[in-house]
Amino acid sequence: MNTLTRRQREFLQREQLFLDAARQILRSDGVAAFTIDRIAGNTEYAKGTVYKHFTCKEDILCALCHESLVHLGEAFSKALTFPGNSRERMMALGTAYLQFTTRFPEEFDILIAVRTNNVRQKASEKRVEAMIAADQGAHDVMRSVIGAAIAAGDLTLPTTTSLDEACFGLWAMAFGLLALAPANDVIDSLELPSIPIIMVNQMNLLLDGYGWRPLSTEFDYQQTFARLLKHMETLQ
Amino acid sequence: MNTLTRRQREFLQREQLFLDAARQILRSDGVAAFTIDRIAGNTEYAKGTVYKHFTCKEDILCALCHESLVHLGEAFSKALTFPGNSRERMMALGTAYLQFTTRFPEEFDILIAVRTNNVRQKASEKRVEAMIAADQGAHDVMRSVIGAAIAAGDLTLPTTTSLDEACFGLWAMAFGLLALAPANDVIDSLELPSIPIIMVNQMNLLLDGYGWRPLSTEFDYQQTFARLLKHMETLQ
DNA sequence: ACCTGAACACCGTTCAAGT
DNA sequence: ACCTGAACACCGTTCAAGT
Repeated sequence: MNTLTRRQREFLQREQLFLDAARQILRSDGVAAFTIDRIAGNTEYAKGTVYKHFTCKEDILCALCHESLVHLGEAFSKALTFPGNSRERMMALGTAYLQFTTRFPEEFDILIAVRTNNVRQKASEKRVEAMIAADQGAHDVMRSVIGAAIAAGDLTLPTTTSLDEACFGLWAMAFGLLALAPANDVIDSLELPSIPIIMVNQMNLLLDGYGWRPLSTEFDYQQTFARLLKHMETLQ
Repeated sequence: MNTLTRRQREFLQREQLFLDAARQILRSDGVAAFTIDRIAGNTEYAKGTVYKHFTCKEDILCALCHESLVHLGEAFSKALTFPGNSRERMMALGTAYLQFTTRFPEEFDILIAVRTNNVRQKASEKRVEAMIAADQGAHDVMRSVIGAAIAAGDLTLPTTTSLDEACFGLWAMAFGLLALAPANDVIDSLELPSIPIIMVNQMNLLLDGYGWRPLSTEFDYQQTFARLLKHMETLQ
């Protein structure tokens, strides 16, 4: 089954060591403290050795994002243990995303930064592709929920809208809300409720736009959200 | 009227010089070439002089974003010369945003990067606040369109949704689509139409969710979009 | 009072030398 | 064959010296 040599296994193990160290530095001391020196120091390897694994710093960022996206995909899958109708299950994904970004703000920060052309151009093609694949993995979970809704008859997409497009639209809305949220938190000139409430409200409106039944006018999704938060705690 | 001394005016003029140089470097050579050295060199000032204006590099980024957001706000205002119903005018804003990001991808890149906590913490409070104010300026244009729609009876927001929240939701959707778009362009595994088409479709669905009349089922917004693109050309 | 640019600190990246 | 870390290049930031 295991076709890798010991050498190869050890190499992969060390790579994981570097990535774990990198993530830990990021979480505890932020992006500013995120240097190759620290990664090497914390793992007791030389700087040069880090470059045996990654072509450049941006490559490490992409590798971290790859893992973060895998984690997010797993969180999505876990969130689907929540019992409910198809639309409540979509809300479960939104809640998992919200929770991920609030629990790991630094990781969400690099998920944002990695959208930049600058980062994507510097990183190796290999890493960027792996990252995109992990992104797809999380998308797939979302796609399955949309597919189930269609199968259950809760959702009928307009003929002009493919399942992939609906998935992308929902993802973009969630990403946009979460990426713009912190900045708007600060502004008191705006009459805005807390981010979770905005998220629920806006998701409801968008899903109403899709005609995803039961509509928000026919069902109490605020209560679903409250139940979701409780359910998520039990998962952790 | 002019309460500034010559000194102060010259100082502001030089600041503008630096910002113009910075923007030009960004547009022509990208984020990677964006260094204090080049800004100083291109303007024939010393590096130290740049620091008389900006506390750090991130401060310059925020100043650039400030300007970009002002430009975007102006583009929004111009877009409102488009004649049409209230919802078509909201589409005009979306089209202006789309056009801005495609015309100036590097500037949109820093608008994304500036969302990161890292940048906001390093930049001076003054710049960040000015940037947020410019953001509000663009929001205000959008708010006026939503307000007009309500006044015209085309839109009735749910009691749970404030005008500010609706504005934020629309903004987030547009930002999310445009920020995530380039990455998804690459993937052929997804069945996605071009970004403009996605944008129109998703905006239609969201606005349908708001119940903004005429609904996309009652009106040909594809045709509106085509007309919008032509109208925008005449503005330039 | 203001500008300068040499000097400094830091960090990403490389590669000759060592094991 | 692989790891090391000194050395290099680059760049953001500061500040003593100059005008």
